[in-house]
Amino acid sequence: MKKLPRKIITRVLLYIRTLEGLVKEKRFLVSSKQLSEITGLSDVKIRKDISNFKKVGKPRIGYKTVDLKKTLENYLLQNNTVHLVLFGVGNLGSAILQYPGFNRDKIKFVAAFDVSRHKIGKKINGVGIYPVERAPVIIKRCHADIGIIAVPKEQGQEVADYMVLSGLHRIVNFAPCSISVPAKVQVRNIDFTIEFLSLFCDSPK
Amino acid sequence: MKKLPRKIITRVLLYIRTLEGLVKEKRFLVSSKQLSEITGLSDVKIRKDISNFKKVGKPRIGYKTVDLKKTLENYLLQNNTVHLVLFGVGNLGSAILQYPGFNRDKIKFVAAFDVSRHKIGKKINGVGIYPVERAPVIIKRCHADIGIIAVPKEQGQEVADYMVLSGLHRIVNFAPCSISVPAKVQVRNIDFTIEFLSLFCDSPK
DNA sequence: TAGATTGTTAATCGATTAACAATC
DNA sequence: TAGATTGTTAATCGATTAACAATC
Repeated sequence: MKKLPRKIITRVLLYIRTLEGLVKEKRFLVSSKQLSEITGLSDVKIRKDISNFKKVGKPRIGYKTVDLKKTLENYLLQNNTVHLVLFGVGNLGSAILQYPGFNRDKIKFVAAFDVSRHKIGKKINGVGIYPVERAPVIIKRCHADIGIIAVPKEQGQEVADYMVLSGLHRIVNFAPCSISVPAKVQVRNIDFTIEFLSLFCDSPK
Repeated sequence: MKKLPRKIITRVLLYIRTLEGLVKEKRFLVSSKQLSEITGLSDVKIRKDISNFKKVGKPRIGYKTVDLKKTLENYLLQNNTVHLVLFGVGNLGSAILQYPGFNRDKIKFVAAFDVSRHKIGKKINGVGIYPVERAPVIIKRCHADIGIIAVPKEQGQEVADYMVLSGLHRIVNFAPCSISVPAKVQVRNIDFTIEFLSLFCDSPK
């Protein structure tokens, strides 16, 4: 099956999250129309996205929530567990370690790194905090997939370089700075300020 | 001037953030090529985005950092200050209140709301924490522009309803749940789990 | 002047939506 | 059967990129 663009992947993950909720409510069936009402996306788009996978819906009936969830998860996540490491255990870093996302069994923080003597050796939400120097070894040993930057922006580039050196090639950057990395490394930037301002500018009074 | 799509607005905010850094370093000039190297976006795209505003570059020379920053800010933010309110002062909420973004003078948290007796009355980063019941009055009095949801997902919809009722029509939702709001209300959802997983799925091993 | 860089128009590419046949 | 809903093809829309003239 062909590789899907990130945009579609992101929506499919939203469907999975939604289905998880519906399954928990013991809903057995759902139509693309109903998914559309919940998610705010158009029903055609939802059907189109889903049709990238095997035929799983029944005309007139809709989709079985459990089956659809399983189909989407199988394709996207297979049997993988995603291993995360965090750099920077400040306010935001701590919050990320405690974020109550869905699919908890598919995602696992394997370590957090910081420079502060007071934090090293402690645990947050079961995740150990280690000195930054131990990152390369721990990242390799635990097969970490994604590194998260939650350090002050002044250290953003330095930490990014260190992450790449340690073997990571996927980075989520919460520091409000641009980081430059080799082409093979994928970066997703999340700047809260830009999120707030763009929402404001997009719909002015 | 025509209204710009959100995608372009978001990039322009990134240019502003970048220019802020360059100005701080006392860089007077910058070319679209150089901005491209910093931001990772193509230089043509950058020039096209900038050309939505008045002509401000000089062929062969590039852009004056100070002038370009001012031009972009004037168009996007004018003289506005964006007033934010936060719902939910847990780990993530606290971190958001302390997020060190750019353009500090253009963004201001006017209040935070929580239900916990222990938190109400305190301040975080200078922002007072109030009981949720006071939200409608405070939101009106302070002309809050954007409401941020940082409560547990079980309360997401309830809080969203209350925000709309209180007069907010722009919401940034950090809770991992879908919220349904009237059409006039703009919502931006940020689900960390989806961000992590989409990066993983987009570039599998 | 020559050459680098901006700004813009035209071409391409990808994503969304419209239309509709298939089907339960 | 009739009607609702899926899955798909074709049409539209918007965003990116290519090409290039303008200009300092």
